[in-house]
Amino acid sequence: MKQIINDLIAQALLELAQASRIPADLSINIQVTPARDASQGDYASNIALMLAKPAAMAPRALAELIVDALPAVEAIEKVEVAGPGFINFFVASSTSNSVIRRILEQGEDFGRSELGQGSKVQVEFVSANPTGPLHVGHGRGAAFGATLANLLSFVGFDVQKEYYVNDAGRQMHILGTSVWLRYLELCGETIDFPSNGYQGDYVWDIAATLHRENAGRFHRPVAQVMADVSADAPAGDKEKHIDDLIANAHGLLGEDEYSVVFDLALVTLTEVIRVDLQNFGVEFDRWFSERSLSDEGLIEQAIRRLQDNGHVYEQDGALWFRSTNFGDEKDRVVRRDNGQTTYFASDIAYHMNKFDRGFDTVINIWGADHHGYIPRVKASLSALGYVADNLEVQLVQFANLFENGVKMSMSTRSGEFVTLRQLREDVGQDAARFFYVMRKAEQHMDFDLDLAREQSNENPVYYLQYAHARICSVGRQCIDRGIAVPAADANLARLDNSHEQALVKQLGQFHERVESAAIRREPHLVVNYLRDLAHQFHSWYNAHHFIVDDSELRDARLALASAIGQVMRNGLKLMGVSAPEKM
RNA sequence: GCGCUCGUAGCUCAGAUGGAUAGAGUGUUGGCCUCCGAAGCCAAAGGUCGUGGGUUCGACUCCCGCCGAGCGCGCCA
Repeated sequence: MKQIINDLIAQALLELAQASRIPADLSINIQVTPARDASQGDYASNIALMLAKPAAMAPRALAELIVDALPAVEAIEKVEVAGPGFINFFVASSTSNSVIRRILEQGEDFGRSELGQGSKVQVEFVSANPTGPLHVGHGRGAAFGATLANLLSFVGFDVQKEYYVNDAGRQMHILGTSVWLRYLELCGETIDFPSNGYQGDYVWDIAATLHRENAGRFHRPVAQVMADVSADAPAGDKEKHIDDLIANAHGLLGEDEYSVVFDLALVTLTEVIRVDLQNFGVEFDRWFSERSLSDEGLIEQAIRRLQDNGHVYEQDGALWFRSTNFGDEKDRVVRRDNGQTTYFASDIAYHMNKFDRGFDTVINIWGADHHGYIPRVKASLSALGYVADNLEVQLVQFANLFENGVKMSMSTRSGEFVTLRQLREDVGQDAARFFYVMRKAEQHMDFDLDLAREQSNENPVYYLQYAHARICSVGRQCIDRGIAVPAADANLARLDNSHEQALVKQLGQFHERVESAAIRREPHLVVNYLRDLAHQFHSWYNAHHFIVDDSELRDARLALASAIGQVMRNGLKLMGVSAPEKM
């Protein structure tokens, strides 16, 4: 419809230019937007306002001129000039009503489009270190990423969802050593647990498994474990302390035995995370191991490519990537003076690998604390010869968690955090998923746990679900009264009150809204849309009865109600929220 | 100090490429079920869109300064 109006205006302008009523050399960018108010019709264009100055004419006069030159079309009932010079288009109701038929015919496919044309997109998200269960801070990225992936897929992109498992870093060694120390305690040793170790209960659980299945196989005397270990905080350096412990773990156990402990921790927690996400309605197509990068020589390959391209130099015994040549604020080390490659080197290899896998667009969803990391990753892609703009980083702000009015800590290290699982059990799957995508990702967000728990009935998600349940209830009423389920052949011309016209208009904008949400990477646009739709429905419901004696009117209203229910289902599904038939 | 993301109603937040009278939810106040589900509807009240400039026919939106918040500035991951 928008395109039709666009073309009409273009034709009118062309005609006016040929008739020399307006200058012929105007640069024209026609904008047609859905009108905000019914009195302003269905669509509006500001073209006259934009062209007034270059055409040296009064906006309203120009608007009148354009309106007079507009070709008549059946779909457009009326055109008006309003306000400072807007042109408002009133779509013929028979044309807008037809969306109801399309919805009923297409069902769950209504809203799909071919916008993406099968373009390959990878969405990488969550990717939390497997050093503990997911907490509520991870939930936002999980919900956002999953919804964005759904949206992209819905509008025709070929989407792959990936989780990058950081299974190679120091954090994982701290975890492995934490498990081992707890295991030693289970063996009867008395240990001053390192302040920088992982203190959560799940570490005990893994240690218990280790002890149950292996008895004293990894037992070493505490005197050896603590040998040559520097002091812990507060007297000493907690980082140095834990690193010494890790070194002793390697030395005392030997690499093979150490890796048994390490791998148990890794596998257990990765599985915990996978199950948590699955229960949260988030599934990944691939779990990509950081370790596999070095195992397959990709890190060396990436560094070599940077070297070959002349973007690497040596200094102070380390190997540096000259990222400043590509807009980064300083150069970055890729190989330390001790010969080990850095986490950044892994990331270079990882992103190289992503594009080598043929993705047209790669979307990383990162916590806002990683924003400083973006320039160097993009720099590395440019240096390797890729188009850095094909990597998009969507930052997701933290959700501050409040309980009893107090901001809560969310430290995985200290073990003090609310897990995603607890949140889901507290407020329910739907409310949790909905809450996370309600707000724009870049918006800082406060999450009041008390409110979510105690007043969950007032969560906006129920507002949408209730609209759906009500529609289903009407359907049940029809069955009870022996009224046939409304067919798409109802006389939709009977939908003539203002509520109905507003609803039809809203339904007609679903496609556009979904596409816009996908392209802009803003799932909350769909949330807003559904909330508006639900409001319009509830309003209508209160003002008019559907099951009336006039069967023609009744069928028309039932058709509209079914269509609303269908769109509500489709929209909620994108967000991973259920559309219950009863509540 | 530099950089990123922000600042909209008492509170939590929307305001799609700059448009017409800045909107929801929640909270407050007052109405609406002999009739399809009151987890709903209708109405009232509530705003200097952080602040000061600039661009524009037009700015919550774009540009600059300032104030304030969160985060980031390792041969950590």
